[in-house]
Amino acid sequence: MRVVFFGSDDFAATCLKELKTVRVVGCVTRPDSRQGRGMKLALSPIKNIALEHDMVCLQPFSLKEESTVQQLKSLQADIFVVVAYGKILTQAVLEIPKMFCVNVHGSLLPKYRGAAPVNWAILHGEKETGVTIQKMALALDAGDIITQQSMTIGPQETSIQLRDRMAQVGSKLLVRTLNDIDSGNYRLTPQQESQATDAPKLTKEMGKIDWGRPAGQIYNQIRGLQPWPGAFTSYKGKMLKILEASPDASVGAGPGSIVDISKEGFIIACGQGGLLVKSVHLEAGKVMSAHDFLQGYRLTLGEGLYASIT
RNA sequence: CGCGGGGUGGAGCAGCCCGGUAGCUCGCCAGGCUCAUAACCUGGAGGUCAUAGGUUCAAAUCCUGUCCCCGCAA
Repeated sequence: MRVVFFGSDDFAATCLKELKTVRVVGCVTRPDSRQGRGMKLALSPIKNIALEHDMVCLQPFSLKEESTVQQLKSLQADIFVVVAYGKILTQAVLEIPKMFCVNVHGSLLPKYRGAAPVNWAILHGEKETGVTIQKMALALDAGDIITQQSMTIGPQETSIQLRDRMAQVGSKLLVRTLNDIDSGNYRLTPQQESQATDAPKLTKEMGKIDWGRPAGQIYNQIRGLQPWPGAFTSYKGKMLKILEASPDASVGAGPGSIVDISKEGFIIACGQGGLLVKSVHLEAGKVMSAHDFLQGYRLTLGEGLYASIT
């Protein structure tokens, strides 16, 4: 079975590496772009793997162009595997492989369709999620389900950790599923449209902490928005990201103000309960424990932190 | 050459603009007190102020090059 792999990030890279026993005849990933500090040229992890293995690697700017479609056709794939590629496949592309296109998605579809399923699951305080392998349809993440595996979300787990675990689980599921498809041993289950929910792309704005919300929700925001955009507030005009915290049933003072300081960190009042901040990252500074932060930036009880960064 | 912040005893910061004996909080060591509150009090060890040059009577502080770290933006 000839497979062409579409993907662009680490999650995809984990999957591609796992496909050792599968015949991958080419990769498709996002174009190299200038990004990061100093606008350096960044290759996607998939391209790096392709280079190592001397594999065909296409990096089309658009899948709509006829030349791209022709190139993809020339690979004569039986199946396209798409994992966190970053572009939506057109109907013309979906029809290229002899069989069909499969996609590894980080949620139990039809829940959390879209770009950021892992983050949204944590933001909503879900205790369970999973990985779905679907036969791709034109509508985003609305294809028939081939296999699915559920996973529990740890109460303190962050989106980075969950995503990492999911890559492990998902990549293995992918290999098994591809083998099953190859031997014709699979079934397609249509999604229940009525159960569908969306997990759209994250925005910077979502990271801004509104201290008026309940501590539990802010806690989910901190766990679910990693590594980007992170949950942040403002301290002396600078952005202060809160990396680690835990909800605390402390009495509510004015939301956003410091109600307690201890060796563990400092507690900020929320709309309901408080949040014990354990680890922070001040703009331009390094990640540090709340304790270290308190040494250099002496917070005082009653002082307020507000998300006034725009 | 995308924009910007930063590298000061083990940790986090101040000092730099207006050059002239390196300061604060924590930690550590010794001792005291004995504690609701980041416990408190006394004493102590510990720093090539990232690095290479330059200016100067004198540089953490001014100038130039280099290395490293971080945020934004994408």
